[in-house]
Amino acid sequence: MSTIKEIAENAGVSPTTVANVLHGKTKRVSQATLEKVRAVIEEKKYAPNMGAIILAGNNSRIVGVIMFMEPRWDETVLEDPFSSAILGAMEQEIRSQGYFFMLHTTSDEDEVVRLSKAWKLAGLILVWVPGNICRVIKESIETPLVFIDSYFTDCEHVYHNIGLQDEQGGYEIARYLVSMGHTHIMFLANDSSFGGSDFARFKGCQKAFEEKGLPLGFDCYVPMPKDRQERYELYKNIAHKNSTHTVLVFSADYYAAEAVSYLQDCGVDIPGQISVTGFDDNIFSRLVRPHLTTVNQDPGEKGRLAISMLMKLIHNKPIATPNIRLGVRLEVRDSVRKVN
Amino acid sequence: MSTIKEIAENAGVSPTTVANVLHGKTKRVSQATLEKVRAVIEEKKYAPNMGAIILAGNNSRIVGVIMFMEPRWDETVLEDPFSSAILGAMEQEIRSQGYFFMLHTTSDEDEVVRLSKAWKLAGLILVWVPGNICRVIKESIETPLVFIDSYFTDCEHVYHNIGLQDEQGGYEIARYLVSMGHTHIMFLANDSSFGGSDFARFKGCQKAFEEKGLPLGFDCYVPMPKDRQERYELYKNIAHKNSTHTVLVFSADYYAAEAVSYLQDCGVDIPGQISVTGFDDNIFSRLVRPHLTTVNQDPGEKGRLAISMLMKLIHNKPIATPNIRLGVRLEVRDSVRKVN
DNA sequence: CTGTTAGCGCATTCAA
DNA sequence: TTGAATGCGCTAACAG
Repeated sequence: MSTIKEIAENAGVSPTTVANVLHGKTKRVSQATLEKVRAVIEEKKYAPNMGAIILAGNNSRIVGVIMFMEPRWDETVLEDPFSSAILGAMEQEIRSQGYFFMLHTTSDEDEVVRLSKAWKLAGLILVWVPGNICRVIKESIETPLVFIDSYFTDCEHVYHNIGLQDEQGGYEIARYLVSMGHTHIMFLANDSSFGGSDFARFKGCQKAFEEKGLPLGFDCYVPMPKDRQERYELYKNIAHKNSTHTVLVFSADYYAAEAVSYLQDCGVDIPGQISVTGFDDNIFSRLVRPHLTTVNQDPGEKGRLAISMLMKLIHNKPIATPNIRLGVRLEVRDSVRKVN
Repeated sequence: MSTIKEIAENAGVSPTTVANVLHGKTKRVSQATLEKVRAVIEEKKYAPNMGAIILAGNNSRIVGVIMFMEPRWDETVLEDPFSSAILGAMEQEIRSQGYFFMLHTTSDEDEVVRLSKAWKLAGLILVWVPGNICRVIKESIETPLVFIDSYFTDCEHVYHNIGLQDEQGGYEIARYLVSMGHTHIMFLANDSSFGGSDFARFKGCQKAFEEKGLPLGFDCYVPMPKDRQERYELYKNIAHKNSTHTVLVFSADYYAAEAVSYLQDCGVDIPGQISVTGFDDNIFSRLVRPHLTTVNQDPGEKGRLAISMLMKLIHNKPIATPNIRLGVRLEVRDSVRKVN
């Protein structure tokens, strides 16, 4: 609607002067004109045309947030408070720094590249990127890039990433389980995550078991179906089957809570018949009873750190640690029984 | 990077021809050049500069999604799966129609207007807008506008809105409670919502009570604190105080589940000592035990309908019902006890 | 301190 | 069927 030119005419000055006021270069403007121009800007409710800004300056002040997920996800992915907390925190940070938040989900690296070019993105946050794709993206674009919870197949230190001590988390859970007498576990996690967070957590479990001379093979790693009904089937089979495992180790409180609730509805006693652990320490772990033994992490902090690092990248400020792994904390509650 | 001009040079044609190919106006281009141009576009990984498109055409293909919330919200607002489901559904719809998704939270109507102007938004989805602000926004901008879960103080039919039969939901819950012998309830909901969804639900309760000759005053309407610890205090006071109400009616499963879990930790028997009801019928209602008696709604459907309506508005297609109120369904489970 | 100007990449209109 | 020209609103460099 109202343009710099119009504001200039209304204020009786040149467009450049208006631009100077807009950009806070007040040294170059006399006090009188400054006030007059500001008044007109306010009165006309001037809002810059971002299209023109992009075209002229090659920068959009848009931060793209791209969440990698399979094409056939049901809505549970975003229903997990983990996603919500990260998104909420990032939206707040991005906005408070005067940037804009563009959200996108995909599983296609080309789409990332196109998005970045088309919008001249100021920065890009990439969540849950499969290891083999990270390199492609990084090499295809020059946009500042911060990954969240991504694992890399090549040299880690070229990437900026906010992650978690996933392996340590798995290790602590498993060490605790062993100390409670458990020797056979079933690890339930996302399928496509070999190489991702869930796999690191599994490796942590392996480490703890190996330290005690116990074996833990990949056959214990059970991928979770995306469909809820299918998960219910799985839970039922797992609990009813006369198998050797005494505990279900979930890679998310969401699924752990779902399983606990469903199994209880089926008459299964938890932890009497079978123990359960979660991961995240979010509201779900405190909602079910018994309360879940789980691993604490702070997803909001992840989001804030990611934006903070991205802003440093955008403004060419030095970054002490390019690959941060936030700490974890075992939270012992009531969902694990002592055996033997 | 690569521009139409560059593509044209590489293909040995004029920029106009490239533009025609890009816009699918294939009638105006010979088969041979069409293929050649397409090949170059593919090879150079051409992506249009959206800044230029905005500047030239005054439209950005961005759909803005603005969630109204108090400045001092803690992260629970987005942690509620209700928000996540709506957002997830909208992101999917917007993307699949070739549009872009810009997310923003605010409580300031001026920000909405500025955002719309600055980005030449193709459309705007506004969630939870206070009644008095709707009119201001509608009159300040020409952008196609669809509200979600908003209530209007003036004539409803000028707005496009996807809502819920909130009053009916409250009515059904209350009628059920009365049938179970309850005569004194406490209604716990968001504070600032007088005039909003939660208030409509309360009015539904009032209606059901009045039909039975029972009074239900505003003193039963208890606003929920934003801070979790404060909510805990509230729950404790409510349950321990020797008061007359026999049931806590929550306007969200999230809070109902939180209360059930917390009160149980305090040794309160539910529904033995006090009954509880929720609203939403989401995962929380099935996670706690007893399972919550609640009112079912489908937030994903809300999101999809909102985008669908917005697209009709954008493309000037006729809209049968500008103000849709999705249906509700009472879901009786185990959190309400029969009294007397 | 203030004004002028070129050019960013695209859509669109008109001309060939 | 294709080419050339204009202008969208802003930035940045330069001129006064």
